Amino acid sequence: MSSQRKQYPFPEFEPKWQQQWADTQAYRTPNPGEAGFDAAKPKYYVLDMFPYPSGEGLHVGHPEGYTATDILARWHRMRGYNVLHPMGWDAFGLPAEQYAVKTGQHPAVTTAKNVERFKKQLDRIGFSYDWSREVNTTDPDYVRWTQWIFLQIYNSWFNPATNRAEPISTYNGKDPDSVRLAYVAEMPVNWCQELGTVLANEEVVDGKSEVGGFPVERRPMRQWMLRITAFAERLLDGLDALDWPESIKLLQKNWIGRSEGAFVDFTREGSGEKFTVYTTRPDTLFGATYMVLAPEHPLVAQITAPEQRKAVDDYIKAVASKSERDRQDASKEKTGVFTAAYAINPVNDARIPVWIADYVLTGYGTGAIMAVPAHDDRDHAFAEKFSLPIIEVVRPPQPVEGCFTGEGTAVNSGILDGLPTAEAKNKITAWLAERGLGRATVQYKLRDWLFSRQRYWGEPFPVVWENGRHRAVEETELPVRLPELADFKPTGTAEPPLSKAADWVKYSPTATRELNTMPQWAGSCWYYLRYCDPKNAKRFIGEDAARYWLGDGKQKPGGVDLYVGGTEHAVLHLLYSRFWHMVLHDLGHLPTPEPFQRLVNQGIILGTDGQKMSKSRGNVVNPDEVIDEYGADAFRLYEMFMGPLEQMKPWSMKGVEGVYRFLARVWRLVMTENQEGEWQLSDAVAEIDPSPSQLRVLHATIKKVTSDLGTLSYNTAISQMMVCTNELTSAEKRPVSALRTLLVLLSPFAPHMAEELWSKLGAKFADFEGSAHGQTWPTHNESLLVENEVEVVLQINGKVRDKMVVAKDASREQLEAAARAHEKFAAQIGGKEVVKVVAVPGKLVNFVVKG
RNA sequence: GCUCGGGUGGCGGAACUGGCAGACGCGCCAGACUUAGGAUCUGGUUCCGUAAGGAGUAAGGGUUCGACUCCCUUCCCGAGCACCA
Repeated sequence: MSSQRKQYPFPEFEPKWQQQWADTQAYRTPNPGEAGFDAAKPKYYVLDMFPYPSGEGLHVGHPEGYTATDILARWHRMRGYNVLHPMGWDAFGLPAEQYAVKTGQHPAVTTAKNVERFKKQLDRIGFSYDWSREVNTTDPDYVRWTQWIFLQIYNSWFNPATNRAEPISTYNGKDPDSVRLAYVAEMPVNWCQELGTVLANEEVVDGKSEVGGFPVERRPMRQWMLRITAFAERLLDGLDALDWPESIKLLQKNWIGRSEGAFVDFTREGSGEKFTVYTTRPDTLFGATYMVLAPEHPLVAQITAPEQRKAVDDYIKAVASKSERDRQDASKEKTGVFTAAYAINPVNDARIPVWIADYVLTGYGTGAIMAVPAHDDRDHAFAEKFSLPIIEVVRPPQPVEGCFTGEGTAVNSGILDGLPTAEAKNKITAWLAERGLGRATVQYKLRDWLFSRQRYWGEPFPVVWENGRHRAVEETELPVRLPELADFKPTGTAEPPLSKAADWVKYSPTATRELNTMPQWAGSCWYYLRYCDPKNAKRFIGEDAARYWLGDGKQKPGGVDLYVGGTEHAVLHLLYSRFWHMVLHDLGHLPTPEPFQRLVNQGIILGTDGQKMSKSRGNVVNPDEVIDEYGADAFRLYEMFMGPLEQMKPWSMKGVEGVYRFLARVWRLVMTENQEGEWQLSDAVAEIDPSPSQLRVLHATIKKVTSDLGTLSYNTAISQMMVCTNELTSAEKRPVSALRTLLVLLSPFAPHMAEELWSKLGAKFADFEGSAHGQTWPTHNESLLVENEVEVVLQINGKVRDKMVVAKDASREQLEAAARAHEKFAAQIGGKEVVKVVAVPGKLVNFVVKG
């Protein structure tokens, strides 16, 4: 099949143009201050989510977003923008390290090999990246600045008074280490013995490691944390001004998980210890019939009565051995143990039992709750199981079955009786505050970011330990390079692999290096900044470059103008990036408050079987094979023609053939085969004026393609170009001016063919100077679109009965008269009584008749 | 369970602000050219019906002169979150 003759000679001209673009650095974009920079032009920063260069190479899902952004980049260049369109590599990560463990090859070696392969594959597709800006997160020059940014975070704190990150020097407290945005804490983590590392929650699936499927257990370990929770409110508020899909904003909102409620202090009967609980329903306080502490709550050991000690200890042990997933399964039956302690409810002095149960989580609120079984599903289930009392304190507006958790009217609640829920909340919160028994508060589900990994292939922390305390290394020591290691294998203990590099570990006679490395997110948190100024040796991004490419942040949040990538990064990557960006902005290093103004998610491309592509299913489509067969332009065009960018859709080789045929028709508009089977300029191309209908289609195409590019509706833009091509194909003589315009429109989509035909036409006709992609984007002439006569629909009771042609500006009255004069249509109305006539000029006439 | 998306021909998908449902492409059918066609070109192609005509955008109801589009109910598919008090 591949030996079959191609319908147009893309195997020759596609590599030719790619070579020429590379040789002439056609897509190099100068920075402010550099030769060739035109300050008068507006900027457009269009960004792809950079790939992890895996050993598998590209599959057809990668280039979907890349093609979309490439078309936009090319389009904006033609519209007079300075376009920043870069690419790079997110090259740290577990797979490279595991491969290294298996083969003994250094991950840097395999990474370099994979990068080369990815780059070659991308170049075959004809993307207009400015490769002079390529970044690689594992490059020491890049790692230097990742570490530098970490130090900015380490050396700052969140000042609640200003609601901003500030240098740690502005903190007046005793222990700066307790407020740093990067801090060390003992945390329960996902430990995978087999992989010898902690894993992020999202790397754990069904209690097993996503990579390899090894068991994962919870164990407390000393870890580096980043204080992202301090920014919860700003991360939430900032979303409003971003042009992101509402669904993604919602995901982030849910992840941040803001809730309003109150802290309420209960006291232990007798000894008087304070149990502070968090509740979103302080109005139900009178219905609290017991309390529950998380098993890990610090007061548990202290309050447990001797007769219950064994049961409590056994329960705590059992909970600790459970995986996080087992514990958090909401559908399982409730478990818990009575501590034999009692607490006093501050509003009515009721004496209620204190239990421990694993349905109360230690990391949220205060790790303790008041249980209101009448109005909370979980408390209800627990109370039923352990036969605890249930007291109704909220009357539903309408009678309901089972546990009522909605809003209603307070009952059995003393001073609150008769109040609707919202008022009851306010009243009781104020009542508690007056007496020093509670206060209103806001809580977030968001947790601080676990930032350390026990891996080799990541950025070392620029931190050393001395006398049990951590401190930053000098900036002049950056980058802190990874030591050469012959053996990357896990140590089999919690000790990171870097511990094996004895010389490296020993920083000074009294100090040792931090042995953990940063997670893969670190490099991807700020790569979009480095692209702006990739060679800057003095700063992570130069001020002029930042101000130009990101904007001043005054009109809009600014940053990257368009960011395209998959939904898998909807929460973590995008949230982490926003967090780092905010800190750097607060500290005065960046002009804009947000990194990404507009975000678009491309949908997943499924295999030809409609299933998700995977090696095990054997349905992975490799772009190289498609390009061998149909060429890069057809590949690009099909990726965009499949359907809406954001939608999930299956791959179809027949579909590729369809756009391939379209491109072949475009080719034959200009070229024809001679007797010897060689392609030559067609005689049908002539310097004649386009016909009115050709002109109309051409300008309709300019209009549609332009507006569709604005909304990323590539599929309909392409279909309009097909319409235009079909119109020109059917003509005996093809006006060269129309072909010229079509090629300009086509050039962002199918750049090789546009360029090739442009140069072929240029050999004979004037007005083909330079290159197709160097042309100014055309504008349509609206007056050419309007026709003098339009077809309007004739309806009876909203049903189409006939059609007629009238002058385009016919009035309502004229339309009605014309309809009545329309013989066939008038006959259908017959003698029926016309109740009403609706006439919409240019569209239709509708007769509403009786009977 | 909760929260978002989404259900349109044989298939991928079009349809502006409520105004001719099915653009464009695939597939299929017929024809032309041809030694040949899995190349190309031309025409057709939602369904039922020979036709006139009728039905039709997951199902049912509503608003409207008019609904794929707006409202209500139900079903199905996809994604995310999942004991967050």
